[in-house]
Amino acid sequence: MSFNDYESDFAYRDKSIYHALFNLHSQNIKTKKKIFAVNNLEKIIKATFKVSSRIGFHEMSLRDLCRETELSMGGFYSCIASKDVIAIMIKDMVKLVSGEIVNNALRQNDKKQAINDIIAHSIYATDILQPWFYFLYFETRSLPRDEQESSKEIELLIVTTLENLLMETYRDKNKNQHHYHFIATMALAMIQERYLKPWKYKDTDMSIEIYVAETIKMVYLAAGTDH
Amino acid sequence: MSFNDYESDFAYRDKSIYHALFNLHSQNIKTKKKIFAVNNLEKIIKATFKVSSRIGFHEMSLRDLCRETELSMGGFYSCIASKDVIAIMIKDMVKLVSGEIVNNALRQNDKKQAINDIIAHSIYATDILQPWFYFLYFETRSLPRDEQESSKEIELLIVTTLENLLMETYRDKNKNQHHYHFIATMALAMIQERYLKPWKYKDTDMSIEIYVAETIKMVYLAAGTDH
DNA sequence: GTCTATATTCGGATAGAC
DNA sequence: GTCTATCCGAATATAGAC
Repeated sequence: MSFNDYESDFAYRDKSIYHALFNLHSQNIKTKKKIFAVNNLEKIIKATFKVSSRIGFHEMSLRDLCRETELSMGGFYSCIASKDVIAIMIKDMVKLVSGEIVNNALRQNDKKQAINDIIAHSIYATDILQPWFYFLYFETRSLPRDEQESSKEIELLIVTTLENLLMETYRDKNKNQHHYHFIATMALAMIQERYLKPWKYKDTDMSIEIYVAETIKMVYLAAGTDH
Repeated sequence: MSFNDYESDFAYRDKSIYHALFNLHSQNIKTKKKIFAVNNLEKIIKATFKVSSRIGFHEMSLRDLCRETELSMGGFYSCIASKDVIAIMIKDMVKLVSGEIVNNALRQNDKKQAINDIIAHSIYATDILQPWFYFLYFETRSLPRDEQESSKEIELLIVTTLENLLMETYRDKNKNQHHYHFIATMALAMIQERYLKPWKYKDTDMSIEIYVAETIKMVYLAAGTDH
């Protein structure tokens, strides 16, 4: 599936992700008027990405945020309960999307296709939602302590799913016990590499499809080789 | 070279790294009495790693730091000019060590050995100095703006050096233009994986030597294969 | 060189008018 | 629902005694 096809079917693009966010987090949003909330949520989240990617979430003051969103402090607090909630909302959104990628991939019977889908769709989705995934990676420590575990589980889910699929597909007594775990780790590292260092890929001619193809090729090369 | 051999020859272990740090940064250290400065530097840096790995550098107040070091605010400032200086010192130390790894590897004639050395010694050194490298990765944004570029150059140096060595060793017209860059990127991702997610490897039976061997194997597997 | 006490700024959050 | 003005605690940094 090409990136363009994936993107046009993707459920969390543009405005729609803020509707999903409102539905997911209505208990943390003071106003129940969806039209106001969604509009302000979009401003707040986008400004958070802009400012915190430069200086970090904690360093970003609410005054910075209000300058960027052109909201007043009152306008901000009438929408969102506290600064912490911004980070929690982003974490929950990323978790939702990641979970759907894994579930959709596992729904089919062909295990190799499931491996391909997890890798390709993860790279596609993290490209479309790059600021969301980037934020969560670097700001996990900004979350309240009881939310931090929830953040680590996201990446653990992808690694263990991949590892299991590889083992089921290639199970081979000649491979040592770490072999498939190492490959799954490498695959995740390559998925993260792209959304964590976007400046490397912005003006490059290495298209996202080539990046996906190289990653998948590397995985099968490693998995299919004697140890 | 085994990890134990590397570690016992390593120039920046234990107390000696704080002596090196004092020499590197004496202009930012108020007192000229080396014995006091080195002792306090060690306390301050270690406490910085402890607190900021949990909550982040900016969130760590100097009161937190002084509680942890058992220094007073006055004691802290009599040693170090400002909070920012802590982060800059760590960055410069990491840059020094990284530069030496690359230079030592390039000093020999055998290019394959140079590739092996860069990968193995990077993984060894980042294990010994894990908190230093971890801190720099996550706190680059906490550095003053003019120091941030300097931080990105560190990882760029390793990728481009590896990429060049791979191209010189394997140059092959059948490989596409991104091939060696992709492999070098993967190698760096695996180096970083280990020091960025230490909890994954603390209680595992995947020894550091196996990790190094798997990474090197993956690199040659990818480099030696037709595209 | 190290301490305590303090100056000063800035942060998150709220009250109350409109 | 949005704004302005304000509270209050916490941050960095310094002054001055010992």
